[in-house]
Amino acid sequence: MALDKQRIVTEAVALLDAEGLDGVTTRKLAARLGVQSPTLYWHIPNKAALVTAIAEAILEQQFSEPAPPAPEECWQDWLIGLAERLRRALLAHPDGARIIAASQLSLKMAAISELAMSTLVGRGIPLRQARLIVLTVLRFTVGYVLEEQAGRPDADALDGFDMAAYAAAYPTLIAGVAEYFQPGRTVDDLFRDCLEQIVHGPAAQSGPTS
Amino acid sequence: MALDKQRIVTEAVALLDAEGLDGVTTRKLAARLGVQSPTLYWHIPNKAALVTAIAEAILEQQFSEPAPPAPEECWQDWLIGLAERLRRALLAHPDGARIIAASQLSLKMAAISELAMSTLVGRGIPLRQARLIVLTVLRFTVGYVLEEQAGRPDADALDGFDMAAYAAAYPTLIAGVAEYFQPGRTVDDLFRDCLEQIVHGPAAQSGPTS
DNA sequence: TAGAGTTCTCTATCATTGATAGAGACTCAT
DNA sequence: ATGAGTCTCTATCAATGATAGAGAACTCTA
Repeated sequence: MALDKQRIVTEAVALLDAEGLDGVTTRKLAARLGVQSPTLYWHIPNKAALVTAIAEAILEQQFSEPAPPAPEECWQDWLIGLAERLRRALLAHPDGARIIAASQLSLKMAAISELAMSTLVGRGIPLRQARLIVLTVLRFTVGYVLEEQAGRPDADALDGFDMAAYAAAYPTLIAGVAEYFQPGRTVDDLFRDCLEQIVHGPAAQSGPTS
Repeated sequence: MALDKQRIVTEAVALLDAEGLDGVTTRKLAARLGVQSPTLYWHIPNKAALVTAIAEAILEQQFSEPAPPAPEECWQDWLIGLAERLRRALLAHPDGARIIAASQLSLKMAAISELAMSTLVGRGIPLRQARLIVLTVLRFTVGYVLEEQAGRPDADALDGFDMAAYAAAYPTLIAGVAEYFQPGRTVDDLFRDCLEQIVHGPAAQSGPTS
C-alpha cells in the first residue's frame, strides 16, 4: 500500500488513541506503517507538522460538514452547540486539547471561527461583539478541556499530599465541587453551564431545569 | 552556596526566561548551578515536578500577598482584575501558560480559586454560580494566554501559505481582527473586553470608553 | 578525637527520541 | 537501456531524562 501523508496521519491518530501524545514517536508510528522511521521525513517536514496534521484530523472528524448554521434556532444555543462539538472532538482522543494547543496555525480552527462569526454577524450582532463572543467561547473551550484532560497526578506527586489539609485550606472550593455534583449532574452539564454563563450572561441562572 | 530546591527553582525560572520551556533541560540547569545534572535528582523526583515547581514560582510572583479581596469595589471588576493579574503572571515568562497547563495539582491555583469563590460568596453570590463564574474566568484566562503565547509558525509551516487565499476564505475573521485593532486599542483591551463579556454578560457592550 | 552514619555530589552509563546523510531501489517516459 | 524523479533503506548524530553506584563532606555521638 502506498505510503502517503494521509495514511501517516490516520495511523498517527490510531497510535495517539492507543498510547497518548507522548506515545506518538516517529519510530512507533513507522513500525505501525511497516516502514523505517526516516521514511516519514520524506512525507512530513518534522514532528510539529505531524502534530498539526493530527489536530486537523481530529477537528475534521467532528466538523466535516460545515456545521449547518441554524434554521430558526437562536444563535446563543447554536453557538453553545458548536462549542460542545468542539469539546467532544477534543475529548474523543487522549490529549486532544494539548494537541490543538500545540498545533500551529490550524486552518480548521480558523474555519470554525469564521463560521461562528459570520453566523453571528448574519444574525445582526455587531462585528466587534461577534468577535469577542466567539473568541471567548473558543478559547474558553480549549482551556476547559485542557484542564479536563490534564493527567491526574501520579503517585510521586501525591506522595506528601494531605487531603484533609487541602479541604481545610480551600473550603469554598471543596464546597463548590461537592454542591455541584450532588444530583444526577454530569461533567457535561458543568461545561454547558459555563458556556451559558458566557453567551447568556451571568443573569441567566441555570436552575435545575428538567 | 548550598544547593536546595529553592535555588534550583529560582535558577530554572531564570533559564526559562533565557531560553523558553524547551530550553529548560536538566543539564543546562545544572550547569547554571555549577553542578552535574544527576545532582538535581537528589532534590527533585523528576522533571514534571520541576515544571510544577516553576509554575508555583511564577504564580507566587504575582500573588504573593493574598490579593486583597476588595473594599467597596464591585466583585465583577475585582474578578476581572484578578484574571488580569493571572494573565500578567503567565505573560511574564516565556511559555508561562504552557507551564501552568502542564503543571499538575497546583496549590497556588487552588488558592486563587478559593480566594475568588469565597469573595464572591461573601458578596452574596450563590455558591453554584460563584463556582461557575470563577471556573469560567480562570480556564478562559489560561486558554487565552496559551494561544496568545503560541509560538508563531516557523518558516517551514508557512512554506506553502497563501495569505491572500486565507483572507478570502475567512473574510469575517479577518474583518473582525482588522476592525478591532484600528484605534489605539491594545491586546490588553481585547482580553479585558472578553472578560467583561463573561462577568457582565453580553449585554454590557463595551463602547469606546476613553 | 575517632568513627559511624547521614547527606549530598560525583562519574559512568542507559534507553529514547527527533533528525540527517547518503546509498540504493523502484517507476516510467524517452 | 538509461536516466530522472520518487520513495525507502541503513547507519549514525546529538540531546534528553533518568538510574546505579562510588565517593566526598558534613554531623553527631562516644
